[in-house]
Amino acid sequence: MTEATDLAESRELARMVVQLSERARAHFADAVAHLDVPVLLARTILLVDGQTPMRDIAGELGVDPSYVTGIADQLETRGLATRTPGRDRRIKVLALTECGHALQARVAESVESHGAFAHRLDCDQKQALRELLGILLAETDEGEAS
Amino acid sequence: MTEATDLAESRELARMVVQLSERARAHFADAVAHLDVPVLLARTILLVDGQTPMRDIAGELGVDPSYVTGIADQLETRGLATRTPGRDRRIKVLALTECGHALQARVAESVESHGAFAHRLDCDQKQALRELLGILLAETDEGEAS
DNA sequence: TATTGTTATACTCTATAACTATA
DNA sequence: TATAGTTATAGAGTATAACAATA
Repeated sequence: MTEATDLAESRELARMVVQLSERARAHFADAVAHLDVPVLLARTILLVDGQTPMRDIAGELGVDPSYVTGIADQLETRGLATRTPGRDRRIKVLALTECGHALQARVAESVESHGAFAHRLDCDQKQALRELLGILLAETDEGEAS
Repeated sequence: MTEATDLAESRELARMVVQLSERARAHFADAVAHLDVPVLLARTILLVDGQTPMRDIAGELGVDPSYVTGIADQLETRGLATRTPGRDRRIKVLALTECGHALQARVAESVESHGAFAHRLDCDQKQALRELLGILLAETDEGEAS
């Protein structure tokens, strides 16, 4: 019977995580809504550091590399970033323009002032949460081989 | 300076939650892949209890009510569930057929045997995690008013 | 008039595959 | 030949709006 209970507990936890994840997305979207940039652009602009290949940005965003082409196009069209080839000329890195830096700061600021995600957890709680999530992420890493 | 750190910590936690949520979805999809039903049907079939209005099922699935029409169609086409009107005849309730019950059991079993989501957390850890997630979910509930 | 479910349609997001240019 | 990015296209998933039946 503990097995059934364990399963139910696991399901409830999974549901909570999924729910929380959706709220985190919504929270971010709300925070940047007034900035007049699509959410994915706002997410991306936080990752642009002038040295990360587009392929790696795709990885960090969790999307296909081909998709980043469109994002980079939009960033360039809006005058927020430029593509420059790296030493390996196949590679292109995104670098923020002046406007881009300004927007990056405003995005960060908006997310912050909109109330940080884990705002009401104290230090110990955040630490505990990070550890627990870490265990679960590590667990699924291993589990994926099966 | 602690503010910047707090923000970074919140962001990291948010990232972990989102990542974990994606893995939970993938985990579920893997678990039911061999059953030859679309993931959304598998998710739905776990919710069908013979008394929940379709509108409420939409809420639990987190999709638009109109979308549930298609899901219900598929469940009926596959002989897994039937629509029956409630006492309020505007309302329709999904009820599992015999096949549907069998599949519901197999879905639950598959998810379980595929390794429960929080498998490697002990009781105390699960309890702690539930509490922390509960705080965050409650927090964003309030926060959404702003 | 308000609500449930339905229908038809349109849209958003994202991956796939074939291509180019470098290496 | 293998890899980074690009292009064009296709598909999944989902919402929207107008509608019918019922309350």
